[in-house]
Amino acid sequence: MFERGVAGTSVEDVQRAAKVSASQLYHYFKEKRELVLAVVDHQVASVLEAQQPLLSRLDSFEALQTWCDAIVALQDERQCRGGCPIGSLASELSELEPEARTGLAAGYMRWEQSIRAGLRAMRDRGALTPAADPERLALGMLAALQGGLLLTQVRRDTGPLRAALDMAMGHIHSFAASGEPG
Amino acid sequence: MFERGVAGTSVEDVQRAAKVSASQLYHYFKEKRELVLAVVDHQVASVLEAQQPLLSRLDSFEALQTWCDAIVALQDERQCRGGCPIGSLASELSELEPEARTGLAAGYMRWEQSIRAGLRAMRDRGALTPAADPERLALGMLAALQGGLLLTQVRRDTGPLRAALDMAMGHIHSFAASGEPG
DNA sequence: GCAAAAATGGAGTTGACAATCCAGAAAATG
DNA sequence: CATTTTCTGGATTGTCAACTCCATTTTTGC
Repeated sequence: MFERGVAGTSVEDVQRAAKVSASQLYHYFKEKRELVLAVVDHQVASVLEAQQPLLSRLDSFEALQTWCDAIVALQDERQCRGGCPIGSLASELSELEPEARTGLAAGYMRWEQSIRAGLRAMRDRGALTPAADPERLALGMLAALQGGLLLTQVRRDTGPLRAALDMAMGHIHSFAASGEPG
Repeated sequence: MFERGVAGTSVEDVQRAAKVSASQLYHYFKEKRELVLAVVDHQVASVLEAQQPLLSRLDSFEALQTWCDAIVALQDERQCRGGCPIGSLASELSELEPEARTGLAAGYMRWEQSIRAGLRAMRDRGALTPAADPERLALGMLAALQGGLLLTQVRRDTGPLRAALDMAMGHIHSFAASGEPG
């Protein structure tokens, strides 16, 4: 569903890939819609888990930069094919499946809060000015990431992603406390 | 197709909406794929045209801010339903229809160049530091816009869009020449 | 005006896909 | 061990959507 879209993936395709019969699938999932909701949950969990090691420690400029670099490197490996698994689902399902939309919103919320936690730690530690708003900074970073991934997917070039992430990093840097680096 | 997605819109739906018969549609478009490509071109042209008045004069901080505010106001009117018409198509079609992808990439390119032209004018005029890179700034702004629209669509709240656009504005501001305001 | 070409309406064909059904196998329960 | 419940395979059904066909109308070129 990530590769061909939700609408472009038939239940039969899923059967083949999972090597199960129709009755089995429909035993565990009432209808395709339910299967899709499970895919949403799975992708959210999967993306957050994969990023967990870096995401849970975004409490320094260095860690943030390492995280950004890892994302760019990943898209490079993939030759810029496919954007963000969550973003793709979000775009396809938001207006079509209310339940999927809320699930994806919750996923983004968790993602944002991971980033926010790191930024708050930096602010509390004094690395960031008290004026820095962790929520808005995290939202900006996440938006830059999502938009950068989309443009990068369309252009088949990591340039936009790098520009967007650098911008977000620069923005956070602009709240760096003068005395304390890192 | 903007409301229900490309896959969720049948040729019959288009027939009804356009009040034409099947043979007529298939006379002008060989297959649904061709119709979709026409929709891509149309949406790109439509979005750029709608923004033309503001977009063609993005050569001051004030103009940029007015443009951003207009975008937020528009999403507000729409109650955050539906993201960017170009972005939605991009996400759905990029991996599925190579020709659509290139068309969308070209559309983004034109969009970015409009922004870039304004920024370059600002730099040439001395409002921005010579160090400001109009291309990267424009890319960052566009990514923030796209990501902000996506998050806003999923959350049904303009907060993320505002955070993203404010971030991009702040980033451009950080290249403001010290003497010259605006 | 008239023939050729383009455009149109609408029924019809085909294929794909979501969802069902039932018969049989395995597991759980007592 | 018997019986009830859960699970599984595979064929089937019904619907819907992409696309085709052909008869008829309108437009074009001379």
